[in-house]
Amino acid sequence: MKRNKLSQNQVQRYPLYLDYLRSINFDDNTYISNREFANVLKLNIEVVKKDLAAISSEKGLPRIGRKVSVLINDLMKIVGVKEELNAVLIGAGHLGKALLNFDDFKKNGLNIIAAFDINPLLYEVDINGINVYPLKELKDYVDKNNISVAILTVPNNHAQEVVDILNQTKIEAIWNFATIAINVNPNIVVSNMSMASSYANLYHQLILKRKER
Amino acid sequence: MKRNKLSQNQVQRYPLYLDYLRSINFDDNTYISNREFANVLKLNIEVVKKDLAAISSEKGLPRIGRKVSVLINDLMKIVGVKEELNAVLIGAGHLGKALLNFDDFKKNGLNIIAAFDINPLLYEVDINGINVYPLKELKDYVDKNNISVAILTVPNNHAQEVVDILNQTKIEAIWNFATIAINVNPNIVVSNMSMASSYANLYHQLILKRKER
DNA sequence: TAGATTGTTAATCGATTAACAATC
DNA sequence: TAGATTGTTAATCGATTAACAATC
Repeated sequence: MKRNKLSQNQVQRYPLYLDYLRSINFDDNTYISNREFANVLKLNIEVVKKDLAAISSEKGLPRIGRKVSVLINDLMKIVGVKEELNAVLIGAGHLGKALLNFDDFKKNGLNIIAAFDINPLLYEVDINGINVYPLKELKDYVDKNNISVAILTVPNNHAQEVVDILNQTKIEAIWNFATIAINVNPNIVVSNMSMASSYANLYHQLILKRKER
Repeated sequence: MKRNKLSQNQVQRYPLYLDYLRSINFDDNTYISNREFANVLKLNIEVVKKDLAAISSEKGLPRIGRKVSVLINDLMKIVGVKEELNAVLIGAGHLGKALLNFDDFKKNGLNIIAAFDINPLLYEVDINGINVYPLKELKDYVDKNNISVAILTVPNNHAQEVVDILNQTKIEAIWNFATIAINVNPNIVVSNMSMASSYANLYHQLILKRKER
């Protein structure tokens, strides 16, 4: 496996390859070519070549392609399925609840073991087997339970105060669903998942398309 | 307002500027400089300059900056707040339900007026005031109700069959929450919102950070 | 006027695309 | 062997960063 560093775009494409492979039937002698990926995922074949060469443990075979079973394994490593991380979710509102019910995370190696909120009504019942605790217990919980990831699903105007707490913990990464820039310790990794940004992108493309006519 | 075309990254940053301006107090004589944005949003100042110059209806004033009230208006145009679009949501599972309850969309100009699902149990009750209809009514509904956007929150393995229906309608854009490449008519715009890709990105950064030590 | 900030032009960097050699 | 596909190197394109002129 070559170890040039991967671009963000690249990293975000790997789940697409993996999801496609998981959707097809294959056995130990099934191979797949770059071209097939390019066709089905609507990617430039050069992109596919570079993407897969960068993370494959075995070279592709000329005229044949790559062994599906090996490739799946390589992709799972990159995407994080192979290594389970413990996570907490902060903000058990509608979006937070949806994520707590989203069992796909476990399949991807992300193990949500607790949630936090300021609303006491939520402390009574668990959500999909996950308990909700008071926000003030967050710091202790993270440090004592080997938590790597915090999923941030609080309203924009409360995001920073939660981050201030997380900055005092040993958390490694924050998955930020708020549409706001947060001030995070440099040793903590942030990945943003902003609906507002995604919608802005959709809207902008739509307007361009309308102007084509 | 200059009309060079905007890059995707650029477009996705505009909601950040807007959200920041909405979070501060200002009156008609409040101005903001590129540098302030750069500091608070943790962006390179050159990026801010280009971003704002590209969409501003008035030039910024040397030594002073841009008028906040004008800038907000310009940003709202770009981000789509100024123009309401009708949307339907397909797939009223956990994620779909969360989005139906996510009132922020309306604030951003996206007006979800109906949902669709194959589960008959959902047809009885509305979700946050939005009715759920059988999937087979989707095509008719879209064409008759001036729907511009379809929000796709079905499982990966059902995404394409829904898209096949949408391809036969006058829909303008699909907001795809599935982690899978979909086959869409060329006149339909697609914006992907993949948790799997975002998580892959987070995981990858986290691993890099661990290796630094 | 001096100085801070904008706007614009140029330089750098990185990613994407194209071309071609290597290989089974 | 011929041909398809991989892997690698080179060329292009675009975005980011830097430098500087314009302006209030």
